[in-house]
Amino acid sequence: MKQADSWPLFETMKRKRTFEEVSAHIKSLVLKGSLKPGAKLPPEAEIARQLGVGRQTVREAFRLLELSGFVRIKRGLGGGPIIVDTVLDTLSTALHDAVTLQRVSFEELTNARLVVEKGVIERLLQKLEPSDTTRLRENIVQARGKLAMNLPAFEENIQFHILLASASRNQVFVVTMRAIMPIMADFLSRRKQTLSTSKKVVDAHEEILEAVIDGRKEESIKKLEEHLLELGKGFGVPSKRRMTKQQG
Amino acid sequence: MKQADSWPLFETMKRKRTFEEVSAHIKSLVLKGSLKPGAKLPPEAEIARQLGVGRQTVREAFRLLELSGFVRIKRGLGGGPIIVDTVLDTLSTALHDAVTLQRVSFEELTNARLVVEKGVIERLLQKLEPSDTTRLRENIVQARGKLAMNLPAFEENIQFHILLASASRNQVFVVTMRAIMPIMADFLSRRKQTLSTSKKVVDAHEEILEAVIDGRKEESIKKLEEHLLELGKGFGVPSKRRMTKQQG
DNA sequence: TCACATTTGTCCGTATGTATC
DNA sequence: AGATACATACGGACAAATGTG
Repeated sequence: MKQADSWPLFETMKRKRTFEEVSAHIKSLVLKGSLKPGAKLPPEAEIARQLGVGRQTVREAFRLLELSGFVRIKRGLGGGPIIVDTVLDTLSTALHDAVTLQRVSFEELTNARLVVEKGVIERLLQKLEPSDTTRLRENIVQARGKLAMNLPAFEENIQFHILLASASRNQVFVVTMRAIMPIMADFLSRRKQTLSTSKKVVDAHEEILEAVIDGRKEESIKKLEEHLLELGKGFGVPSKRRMTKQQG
Repeated sequence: MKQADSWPLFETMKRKRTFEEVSAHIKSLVLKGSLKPGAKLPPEAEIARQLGVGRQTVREAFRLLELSGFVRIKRGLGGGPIIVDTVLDTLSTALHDAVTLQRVSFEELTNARLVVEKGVIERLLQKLEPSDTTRLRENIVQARGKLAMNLPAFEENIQFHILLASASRNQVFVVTMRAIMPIMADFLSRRKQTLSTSKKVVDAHEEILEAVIDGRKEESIKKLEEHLLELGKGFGVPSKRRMTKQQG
């Protein structure tokens, strides 16, 4: 595959690098369904032998497959490459990178969140399943538990919004929120977090959740807007301007 | 970095692989803005020397950076790693993979688009700038030009929605749409495209645009919904169910 | 607890392909 | 066309991690 096979007919074709071909080959097997999550691949050395390439080439191919979310590498005895499906995580980090690179402002982030989460809530009003209700209420309980121990419920409060998106059963929303929330958290972590602000957030979450469960549409959306605008205070997010009018 | 530095204090911490650390290091420089697109990095060997790691390690790090859209490798004399920004392509292929693996359906994609584009339009009603109006109208003109030559206006019709998002001045929307639209295009290209369908799309775009320019909110959103549902026909997107009710 | 086998992680040396001057 | 500088790919070696007896 290195010095051999100079194929005169297609000399003009951009010759893909060997590791890319190896990666594409395995990726196609996964996309085709021949390799399903849980499947165990032979060790690097064996794959290299079978494909007639060097071990380094196989390793670089696996770097691509790992980052794409198709493969996980386990070290040690009984280890090796395992087919997984973490493409949605890949998608989240890619979006995270894209948003970070564009240097979006907190205001843009808040506006985007508002649009997405309003969309999420509108769907939840029609089809919020009991299991989701349970998960969301558990989140509130855990948050209150932390507060009772005088600890801020930072992670729980982030997780609440991701759980909300998950309940919509739309992976695009889930991925978007999973990409956006860490950036929001990064912004928010720069100002002092008191227990009382953390408590206010949990209270707001609970109000939103109960309004959604009861199907009170206007109230749930109003609470959501108030909540996000409250968070935006001090970050240049206008709190007075009506950001989105519900009725024209 | 290999046999040295056994750091007894934090022995339990999951030690990241060296190539991951190298990748994360360079990535952070890009995200921080220290390295901007166009910047040329030293050759592999030099980087390896400077960081005190092997060349293969640097190579594997660059595989990650390449796939993430931060770096491009140029071969030959005067080549080497160059900082680029193709993160959005990465994002699109990741989304494409997710769709192919059926982790995201066309219906989810359409619903997400609807939510985002409705949010975009609501903002445009308040602050659509003349330059954006010009750009969008030019898009329509170009599309009609192609149709007049009996050519489908495929690219223009995709571009319309991205221009719409750009006009919102919210990078999160732009990034999202630029990730979604290539996938939509891929779906739609699988069914036969006639000139008349292409013309219908341009007509719909023009109607939406003029409604937005005139500030006719209900009409612009209604037209958008109709347009997207029309596109979704034959892909499992329900066209009768009210996907989002505007008033409760 | 202690070897031991397996597999990835990392390094080095070398040769070849490739683009530029 | 030849020289140069770089990535690409190979092979071999050892370290580190991980599971097993």
